Amino acid sequence: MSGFQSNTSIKLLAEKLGLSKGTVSKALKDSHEISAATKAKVLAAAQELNYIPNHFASGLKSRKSRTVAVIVPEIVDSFFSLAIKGIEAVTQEKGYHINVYITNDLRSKEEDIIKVLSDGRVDGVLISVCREATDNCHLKKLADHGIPLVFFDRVADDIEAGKVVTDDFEGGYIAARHLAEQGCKKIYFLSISEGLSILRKRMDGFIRALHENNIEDPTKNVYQIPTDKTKSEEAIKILLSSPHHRPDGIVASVELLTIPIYNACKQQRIAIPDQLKVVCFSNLLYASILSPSLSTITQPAFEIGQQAARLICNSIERDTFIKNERIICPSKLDVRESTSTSVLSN
Amino acid sequence: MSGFQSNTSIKLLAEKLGLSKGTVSKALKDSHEISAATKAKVLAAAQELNYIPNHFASGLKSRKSRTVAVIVPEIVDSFFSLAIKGIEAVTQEKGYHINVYITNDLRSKEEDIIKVLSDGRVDGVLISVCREATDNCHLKKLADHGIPLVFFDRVADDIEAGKVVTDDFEGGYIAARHLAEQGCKKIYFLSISEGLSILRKRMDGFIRALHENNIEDPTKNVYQIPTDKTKSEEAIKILLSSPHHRPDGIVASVELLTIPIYNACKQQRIAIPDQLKVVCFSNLLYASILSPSLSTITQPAFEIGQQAARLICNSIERDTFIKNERIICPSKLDVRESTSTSVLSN
DNA sequence: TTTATTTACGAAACCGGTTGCGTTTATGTC
DNA sequence: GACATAAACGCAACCGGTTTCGTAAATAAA
Repeated sequence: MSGFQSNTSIKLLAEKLGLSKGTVSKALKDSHEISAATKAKVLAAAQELNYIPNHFASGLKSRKSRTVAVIVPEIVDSFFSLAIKGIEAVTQEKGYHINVYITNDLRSKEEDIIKVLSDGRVDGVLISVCREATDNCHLKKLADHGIPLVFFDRVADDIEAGKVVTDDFEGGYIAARHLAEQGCKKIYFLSISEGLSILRKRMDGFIRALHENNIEDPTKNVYQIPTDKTKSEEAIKILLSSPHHRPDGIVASVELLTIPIYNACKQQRIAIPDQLKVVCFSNLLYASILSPSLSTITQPAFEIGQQAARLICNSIERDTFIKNERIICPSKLDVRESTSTSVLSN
Repeated sequence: MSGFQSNTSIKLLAEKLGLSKGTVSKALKDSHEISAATKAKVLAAAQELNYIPNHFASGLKSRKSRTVAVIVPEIVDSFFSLAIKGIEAVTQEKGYHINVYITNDLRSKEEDIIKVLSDGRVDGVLISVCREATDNCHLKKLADHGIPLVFFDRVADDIEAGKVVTDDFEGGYIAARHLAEQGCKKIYFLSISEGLSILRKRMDGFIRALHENNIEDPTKNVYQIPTDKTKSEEAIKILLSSPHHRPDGIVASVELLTIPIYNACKQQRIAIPDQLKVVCFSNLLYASILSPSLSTITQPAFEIGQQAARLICNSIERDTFIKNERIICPSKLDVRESTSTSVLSN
């Protein structure tokens, strides 16, 4: 198989047509210095022989790959898969390709991935950073190689780049206020990381809402939950079974916490929403058919992906770095059974 | 920004070291014709100047990109996102990259994508084909360009390539038999395409099980449901409200049908599992916290992705085509509330 | 008709790494 | 000391497009 190559090169076209490589190349690019007659001949031959310009050869000179890297902590997740779908929709339309990388929220993998992206393989990088907070110097190095960077959702605040996020403070605020309005008195915020800026912002919004509802020292109501499947359920059970701190409302800062919360309640025989109201930052399609259906702060994940893709493509095409452009796509509260004051039949 | 390039080339290294390009190149590849002393110097300089070999230049000669294309109909889907995660886990470990493309189940997009993959950008293609059944000649062309192909899950039977699937016949059979064992008499199979071979096989298994349970002409129990959100719900409602054909058991051939089925039942006030038992081909993480929790035929999606990735990487590295290797990863039935004879408290 | 200008194309360098071959110097053999 | 061999490196072609520059022919202007 190795010897078999049906790939027609410019050289081959030139020989068949009795022209030089340069002339054929220019004709294919519709250069003004080639006559219409020659162009027609070249086009016809290219069509017939199914000529496809070699990606490496064109990239070598142009230094463009028409490819962007997409780095995410996870892909089996409504938010991230929707965001990637949004990114892909835009890039496909613009004739770009995407390289997808999954970090599994491991900083070491993120670094490894970034490291190999400086070989010219990608023209830009879209990233949602992993949980562990650090200096982010691996990301700064991208700039040294002239590779534009756009964060989506999980941004690194200390780096100058494009950022596409949702109004996280507002989301946290609205979620907590909603619970308060539904009569909750002991509202807790479940986080999975102190380092992730979007979670801090959601938490800040949460705290603000609690302040406004005259709850003293709301920071005590913030809990860090491990992300490990069994550990997270364990941690939530402990919270739910605490004698006099037992919450009657929970704001879950990430979708991942939904299953452990539901499982913990099931096992502890805590009725949602009667004994505990739950609202979750989530894009879950299935939120509406959970039992009870889940109230969510729904992020515009697809749009975030689209905006991030547009931003990076523009940066690449204009060949200009992004100073600190920030696009904010508002989230919205979808009220469902899990936060209702009486169980709805609907 | 354009002028700024910190990228160190072999030429630069050669100049700094007073060596020729060739010598530096050979030293970096640990060639036997270079002395240990020189190799050490070159390595040190490369390290210091952060030399990264240019992707285009190396690809131009080697004709290898260490990249595979992954083409899926959808990504906001438990099966496909898990499969991609499996693929990525393997490729990342082996030092490969993946280009992800989403067809939205549109044949035209699939063709467009395949077309541009012949430029050397990818060394191989992993694909789960779209619903519309056709001649698949666009896929055959890949072979002409020497690009190996591996199908996962949704295969094209008429093409000789690697195939990684689950035991679809068995899955359909087990699902239907399970419903029969739970006392269902009018069991229906909901499909979304007649062209997709995996759905035909699931259907065949379904029919076999019904035959064994002495149901006459089981093909009448197969329904094609549109995939459009509102239309699918409409179609299911019609099925559920038919006077004397009203089903008491449903095998849903794809995850996508879960929400419309649950919604239709909710609206028609049909109780699952008391009046209707439902089992779905699905990898949904949230199956266990649906109301009622959903019995599923669970595919080993992550493993399917891994196997497919291994197959294509081997094919690339051995530089040999895949005749018709077929890997079958067995699915399993996860029994939950939606097919139980009495609602469980658990 | 002569000169200036445009048109249309060829020749060759270039992008950056790879590789076969030639050449020099050192080492080994008789 | 003459010659064969090997070790270590330089040179240049090559991969397949792109692009600059040069030039011959055709056309226009003088």
